[in-house]
Amino acid sequence: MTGEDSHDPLALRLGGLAVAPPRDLTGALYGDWTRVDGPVGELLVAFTEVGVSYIRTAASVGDDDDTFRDRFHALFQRPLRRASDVPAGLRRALRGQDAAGVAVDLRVLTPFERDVLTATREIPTGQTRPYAWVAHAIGRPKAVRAVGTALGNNPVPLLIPCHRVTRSDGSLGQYVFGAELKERLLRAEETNVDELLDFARSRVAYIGSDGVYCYPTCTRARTAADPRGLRTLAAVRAAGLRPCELCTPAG
DNA sequence: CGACAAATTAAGG
DNA sequence: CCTTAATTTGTCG
Repeated sequence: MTGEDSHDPLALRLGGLAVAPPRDLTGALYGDWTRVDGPVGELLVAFTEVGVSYIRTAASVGDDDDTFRDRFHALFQRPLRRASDVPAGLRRALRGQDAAGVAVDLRVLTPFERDVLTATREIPTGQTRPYAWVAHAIGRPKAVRAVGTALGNNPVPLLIPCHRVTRSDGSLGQYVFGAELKERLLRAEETNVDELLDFARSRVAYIGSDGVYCYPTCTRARTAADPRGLRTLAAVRAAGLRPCELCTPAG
């Protein structure tokens, strides 16, 4: 109908990418979708020949299949057909295991958004990082607010764990599906949410269980091994701990 | 191209 | 503790 019009935004974005050709024509025209149980209720999941491309909670689409399809279509410009199977490894990934093994289709995103999500994907299950950490990880330490915007756009929440990105002061921050769900997700994967919230209250810098992590606002720090002891950054160094790159930017 | 919104942050009252 | 300016990116007119 419209032919190969070069003004199609999807076509433009595809233009610069070397993507393996689809196995068949229908695969290129349709996306597949299915329902699957997640850690916090039912999810609707869409995927293409490239990978998982769109995930919403049933609650967020009013438990309505058509709403889900409409949103998908607005983003990907193709209709959805019901799939018989869930993509391999997805159930495990949603439980926080081997999520990296599941392919995702992020082609409709901008390079910046892809960078943000790729970095976010590295955050291990049970841990969190601040928005400022993600910004630093992608080489744009000042793009902190933009990181939040990009995460809010995450088409595949849970699979790419944007719920593990919190504010630098330890408070949990916002979430696509609401702050409440963010907290429930974190608790479900055994993150020490109380410790984070306590940190937010105390306004004292924190070094996480990996031993090297703290927050940019800090002038003092404490460690997981010695959670009550406050130290200056100099004392942290003297104790043989590496101050985080947020406190002391690399270079 | 200009204006505005956004899942932040840090500084100042 | 609360308010505000700074900053970066994406989107829309």
